[in-house]
Amino acid sequence: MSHQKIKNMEEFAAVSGISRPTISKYFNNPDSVRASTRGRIEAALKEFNYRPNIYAINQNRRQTKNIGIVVPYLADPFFAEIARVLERCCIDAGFTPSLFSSHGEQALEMAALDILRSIKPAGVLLAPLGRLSDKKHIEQFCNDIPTILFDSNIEGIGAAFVGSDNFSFVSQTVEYLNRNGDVPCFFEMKNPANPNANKRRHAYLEMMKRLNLEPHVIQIEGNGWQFEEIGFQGALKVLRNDLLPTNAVLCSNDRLAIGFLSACYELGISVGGDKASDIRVASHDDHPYSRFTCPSLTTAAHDYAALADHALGTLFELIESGGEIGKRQETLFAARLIMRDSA
Amino acid sequence: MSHQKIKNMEEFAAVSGISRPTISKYFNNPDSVRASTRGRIEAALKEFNYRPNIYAINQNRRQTKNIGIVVPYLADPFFAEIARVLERCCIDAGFTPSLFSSHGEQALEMAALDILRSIKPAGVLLAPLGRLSDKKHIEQFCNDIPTILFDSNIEGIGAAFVGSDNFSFVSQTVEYLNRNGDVPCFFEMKNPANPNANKRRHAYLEMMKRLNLEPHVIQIEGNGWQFEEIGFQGALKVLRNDLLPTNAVLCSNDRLAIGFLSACYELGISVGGDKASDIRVASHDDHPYSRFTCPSLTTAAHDYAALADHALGTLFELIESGGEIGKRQETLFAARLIMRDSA
DNA sequence: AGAAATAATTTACGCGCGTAAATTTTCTAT
DNA sequence: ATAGAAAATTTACGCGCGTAAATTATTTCT
Repeated sequence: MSHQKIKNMEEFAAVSGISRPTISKYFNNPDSVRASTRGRIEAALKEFNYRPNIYAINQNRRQTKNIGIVVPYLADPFFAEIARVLERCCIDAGFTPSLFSSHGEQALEMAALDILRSIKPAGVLLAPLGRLSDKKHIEQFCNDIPTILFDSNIEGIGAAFVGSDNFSFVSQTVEYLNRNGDVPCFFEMKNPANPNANKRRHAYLEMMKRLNLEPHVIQIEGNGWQFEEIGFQGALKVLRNDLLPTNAVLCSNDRLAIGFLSACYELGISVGGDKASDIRVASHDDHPYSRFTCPSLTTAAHDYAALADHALGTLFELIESGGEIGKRQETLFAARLIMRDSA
Repeated sequence: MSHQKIKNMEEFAAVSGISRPTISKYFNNPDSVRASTRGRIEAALKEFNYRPNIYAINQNRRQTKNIGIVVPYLADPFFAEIARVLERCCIDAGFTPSLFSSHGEQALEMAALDILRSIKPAGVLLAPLGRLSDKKHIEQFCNDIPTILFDSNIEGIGAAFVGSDNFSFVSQTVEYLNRNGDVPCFFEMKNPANPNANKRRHAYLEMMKRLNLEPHVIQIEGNGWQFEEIGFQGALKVLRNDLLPTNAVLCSNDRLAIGFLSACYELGISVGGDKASDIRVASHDDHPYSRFTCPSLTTAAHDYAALADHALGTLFELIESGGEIGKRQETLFAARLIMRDSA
């Protein structure tokens, strides 16, 4: 293979014996040319290993085949996992995903959007930082580029939102904890970055009301995305000062719970669903490590695949319809309770 | 701002009252034009918010300002963290990083390199999969595009290698474990994907020889990148069958150790550096979660910043020298021992 | 076989910018 | 003020491809 170096489509057309416009047509959509010519092109392709210049393509096409994916914090395995699934779906659909992480910083989120603008993506999947996001900036972006928000909603911004049904998450864990022992109290950050946190608190309060139980919300200090550390320090304080109102703790998310469990271990407090244990702990997200905490963590799991599927499906619709999709839809996915040893 | 929409550099030149070639010169390097004209351009830039078309730029420039970053598994927080640091360094240096994860699969690593080829990056930082990599494919890539390998070395491929000094890692943990208690045995995967694993085993054997101690290597089954699960299952088997030759375990990496500790917890085996505990466990990498294991994990830490700095520094040299940098250098960074509760 | 439908070719232009050469303007130093 | 250097302008071409219109070749159907 590769006798000589093919510089451009012109040369490739020459060596393959087919006209350039037809070659161009082939690369846009292989099925748009007759099977026999497709065969000849592909034979030549094997022999000469030519690839069209992506910059020339994108300069001239109305639409690129790029899809932007932005997550707030890639070092969080939850987002790493969802990014992984999204990337694969994009590739399978013939698009080229570009992955960005805001790394928990507003400036970087804006920078990611600016870079995305410059590559003129066909569409964007954006999981905003949340409280730290510059909403005006994001809105501006969404006005110009077909964008779907996921994980973290911003009212009215983006063509659609795909996320999790926080009430489904919390109701299941609350119900489970309540059924098997003491009334759960809710453990969370005082100033959560992510709006899901607020929704989960509300869901907890609502559930406790429905069950006719007294709610207890424990709010700990801390900023940023080092949730394990924040949960750890917060738990130390709470446990040392005996501030736990009940023997069942429902953490807002698994990363806080990881810190919480670590603090329990350090203080010699036994955690578990059995009668012998001091307290029970449960949480939400089914973080990839929640299976390996000590004890393993009872939690509510996301359906990564369903979320990714629906988000990308909606985005493709949006792209194909030219950016108009009608009313902004919000789709929420239910949780699946994962019972492990911590509660 | 933004009176009208500026379509291209021509129009922007018109509204700013400066010729197009000068505008072009400015965007290539703002310092290459006189201060007074720079001021006028930037004033117009504020008013009209024009950005040159990146595809047209990259089609015509000899070099793009893109830098590719490829890691083997982004859901591993170690790689997520190093990617974060590398991305920031790229941006600070005026380059645009493109992040790819091979997700543990050869096909995806090759796909990432193919996409990178198409965006004609000025340089690439590649952490290969290791054993699973298609070395020929990577070598071919490195021949065409200035590439620096990091984390995982492939002999003779790439313009340079930047990684960790595995002997520094292992010697410190072995020495520490040996000093404070029983002789350490080495816990690892039988068929590790990453070449560092082999280097660590050799370092362990070498250290034991130097200390005149009998080495014990425990090799567990398992494939892929689910190291925690592999470590967990392997540890269960080893512990249940009482196959542990000594009371000190040195895990090849933190993710295996996380699984190991989880298994110990499940089996009621106490882990810790104190006399009362059953066994001691240490490991390598200072994984972001190693601080929150139960007990917290004694480990050897990477110097992320130094590694990233040096890797990018070398890449920039390589780029500036036009792809020639002389002899292939391998730079290894030493570890820092982090003493915690597990040993 | 011949007419209609389909596909490929020829020709030509445009996309937005880099860049080179020749020329004119502006700055710097004496 | 004036020569020389430095910077900006004018002009022009090329990058590699998308794409449209008109033409020619090939396939499909009766």
